[in-house]
Amino acid sequence: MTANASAQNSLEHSLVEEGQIEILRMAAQCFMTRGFASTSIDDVARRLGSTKGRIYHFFASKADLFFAVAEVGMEFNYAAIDASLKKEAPAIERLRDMAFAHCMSMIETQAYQHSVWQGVEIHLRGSTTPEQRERLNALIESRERYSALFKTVMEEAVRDGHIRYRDPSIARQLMFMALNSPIFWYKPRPGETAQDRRRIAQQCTDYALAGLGDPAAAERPNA
Amino acid sequence: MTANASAQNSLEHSLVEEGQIEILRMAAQCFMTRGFASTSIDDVARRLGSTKGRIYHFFASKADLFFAVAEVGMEFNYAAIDASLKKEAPAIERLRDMAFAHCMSMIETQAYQHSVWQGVEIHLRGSTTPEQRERLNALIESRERYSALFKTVMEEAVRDGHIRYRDPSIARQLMFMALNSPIFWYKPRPGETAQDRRRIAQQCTDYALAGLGDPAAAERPNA
DNA sequence: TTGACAACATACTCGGTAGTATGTCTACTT
DNA sequence: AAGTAGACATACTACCGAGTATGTTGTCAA
Repeated sequence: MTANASAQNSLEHSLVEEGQIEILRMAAQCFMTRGFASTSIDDVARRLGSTKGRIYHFFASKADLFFAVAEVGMEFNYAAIDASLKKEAPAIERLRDMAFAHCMSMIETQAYQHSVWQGVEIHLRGSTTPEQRERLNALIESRERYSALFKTVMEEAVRDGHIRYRDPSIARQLMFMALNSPIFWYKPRPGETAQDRRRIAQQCTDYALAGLGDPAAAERPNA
Repeated sequence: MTANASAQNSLEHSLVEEGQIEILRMAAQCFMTRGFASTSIDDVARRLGSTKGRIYHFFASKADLFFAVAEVGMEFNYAAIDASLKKEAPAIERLRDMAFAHCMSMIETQAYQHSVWQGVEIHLRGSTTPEQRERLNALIESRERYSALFKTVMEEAVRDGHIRYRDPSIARQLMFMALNSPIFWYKPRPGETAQDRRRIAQQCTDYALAGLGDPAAAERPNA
């Protein structure tokens, strides 16, 4: 709730208007808890304490609503890693910071990220209508550009001799899998602090980097 | 196809009869490509080249079919790690073997494992009817007993000083995430050999173990 | 004050899908 | 040869949920 308040606020200054934000937020919750296919528009409306009318007033279709959620999710991610990406520092340090920031984004905007994940899955399966196709392709593209940001930094870190791995594409899959994993198992504890979340993200990041052969990350568990 | 032929055959000697195996196999494919909620019984029937009648003759409901698929998936996993589990060897070696075997199972019975994953997800969400509830709980229990097998070996390996990590439950989540990841991104290449699959599984295993602080795994990428 | 529009709610349609009821054919028993 | 049961196919029902059409209320501009 308060965790992503700042990220949420920055959205209010963006393209999306106030009334729609609550819809997106509740839709994200529904898509996370029941999945896209099993979530009915009435479910979202119920969680909003209103009716379909409100939702269809702003969003053309269920798919439209879903993509809006997922796209906002990707915006969160780009915003999260932005500072680390631009930082003047060795690639390995930038990578660590980006990985950590990404993981924090997974935790603090979990519901949105779940929709992003589902979108990617739907794409991998290939089953969609031609209309949604374009929108979906845009989402995948966004996701791939995002992934490419990591790819660049990873390659640089490899050249610096700080990390190493066999198949680069598999290595990236594994890294993202570790960093994304909180999407699935994270559940906010009552009385949890931002520091607690940072610890979780740090452990995920260390794990992810250790797998890439970063010796510093492998040492971390001692600290 | 030929990849899991042996595992498949062992199933034929088990509880499930021949006619049902083809149904399970096609259902698993459908559940993987379209997801449980979006898969209709007619979809499965179409892939079978038959009609609903055949499916409903053996399975009481769509949920029943789904759970059958998922349960068979778990059977594959137990069978896969069995030998490594019983092996007389240091914990770290057993762990490596189990992780590798598990990962291979993810690759070679991918469709089934996708259903297992979805089952776990549905459970986390909590939305089901009381009847399916029991069946679902049984699946989760099976999955947890399976996970506990790894937990034991991991703890032993920690005592031996071969691996280390902070939060054990998070560490296990991360490990399984890495090992399970082929479920989502693996796609059999034309002309792919068993050796190719073993390489993939090995990279995942090395990544997973390196994250747990296994120095040997971290060195692997050189080989 | 009135009209016009935004922001919803209400009430409906209609297609798809789970599940059922029943028919048909074959194989095997006796 | 007849009867029976398993292994399906066919035909139907009932419901749920996406999308739509239309009504209602508040607000603001002129």
